[in-house]
Amino acid sequence: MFRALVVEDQNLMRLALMDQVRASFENCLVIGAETLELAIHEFEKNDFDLVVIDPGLPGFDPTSQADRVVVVEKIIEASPSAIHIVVTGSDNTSEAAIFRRIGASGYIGKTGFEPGVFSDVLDDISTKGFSVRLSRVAMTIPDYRYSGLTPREQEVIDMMSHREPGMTRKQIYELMGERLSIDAGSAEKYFKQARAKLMKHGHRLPQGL
Amino acid sequence: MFRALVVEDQNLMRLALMDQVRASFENCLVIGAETLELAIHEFEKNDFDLVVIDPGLPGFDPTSQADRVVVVEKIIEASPSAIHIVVTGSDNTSEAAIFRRIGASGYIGKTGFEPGVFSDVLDDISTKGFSVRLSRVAMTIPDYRYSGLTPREQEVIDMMSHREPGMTRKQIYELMGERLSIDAGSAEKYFKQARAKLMKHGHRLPQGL
DNA sequence: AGCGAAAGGGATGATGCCATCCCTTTTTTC
DNA sequence: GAAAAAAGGGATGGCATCATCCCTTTCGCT
Repeated sequence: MFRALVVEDQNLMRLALMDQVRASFENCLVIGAETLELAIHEFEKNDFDLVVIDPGLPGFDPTSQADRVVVVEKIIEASPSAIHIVVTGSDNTSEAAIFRRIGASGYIGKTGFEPGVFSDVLDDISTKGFSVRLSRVAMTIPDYRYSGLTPREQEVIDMMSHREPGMTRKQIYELMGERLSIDAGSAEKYFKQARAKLMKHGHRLPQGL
Repeated sequence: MFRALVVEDQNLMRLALMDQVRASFENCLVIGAETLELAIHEFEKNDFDLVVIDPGLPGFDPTSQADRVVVVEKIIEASPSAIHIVVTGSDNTSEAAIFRRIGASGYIGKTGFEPGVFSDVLDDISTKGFSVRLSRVAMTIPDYRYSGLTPREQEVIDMMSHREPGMTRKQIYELMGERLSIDAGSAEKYFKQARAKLMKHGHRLPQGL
């Protein structure tokens, strides 16, 4: 079984990252640690295949480059056999280079870290050895979460929201079908159902949805 | 239907916050915006009951107190009828006071923002008018996410992980039953099933789990 | 020895979601 | 105007989860 450890102090972000990792592997166990101490303690008990690190941890100065390097160094030293990916809110190319030099395999900015990029980063790492995804702001349409939607309906709404302009809906449905391993017709059905639910409750949807 | 808007630039965090809001209301629509522009645009189209704001947005300096205040001010002005809650990674009491003065109803630090505190904060606001939750580091046991667990099983594992020391398991089961509105025996069953799955895959669990 | 707590497993019906197939009507596009 | 795309709805079986009830065994404590 695949084992991963996520080291991040913000609870919601840690859980979100853990879910991202979990969604990227068939059979896996993901453990989350809030502090460096807790992470080191986990390394003493178990080996891990993958470690995700946010260098801004309690007890360290997140604005100090030296502190950030120390955090990542300590974790890499304590888990030499694992793949290490750094995830940070304040990302830049020079820091990416620094972490690469000390042994990290990936560097991802939190802004622009969309669900699903994790698999892409892992692919990059396995082929090229290193992967960088810097932050970018590229949102043209808001996100939607409606309590009346089923998980599947949420998924297709999300995919349609983030679609590239110039694609016909039919093409999107095909794409959804591929990604979810279902029939394109079913994807179409889910989307129409979902949108109908959203509109029923008096919300004016943006064009494109 | 209850309407909420979450303004936060980090994708995963925004989606996590949106899920927190969605989980706090029976029938609700939650919209997420990455930038101030997108948020303002949403205000022009719809009214909202609740707005969640991270003041560190693209185009502003997250370390500048003035910039942070401007962001929150603009949003409050654009949605005067809504309840406003500020969520930030770099939280402190003085900033909480500043945002309170300009009309925010809540102030939450990201570190220590556990799933479920949202409802508590909303309760505080409706009774006392204002609520502050500053960051704190209090994790003694790691988080667990295993791909083989059902959602229910995950929930009970999480609750057991965060239990107060000195409580008997039976009491925890009662508590789980209350929170999930199920029988305590069922909660016990779910937990034992979940733990069995975790241990089957060779992972040594920490004491207390 | 007795008792409660905990571990461990098996069987059950109800329910909601998944995925598919079917159909009609309206709008868009060439 | 014809054809394709899109909107909209209805019915279906299969299946995983939910929630409950049942049972036995082990351990720790008094």
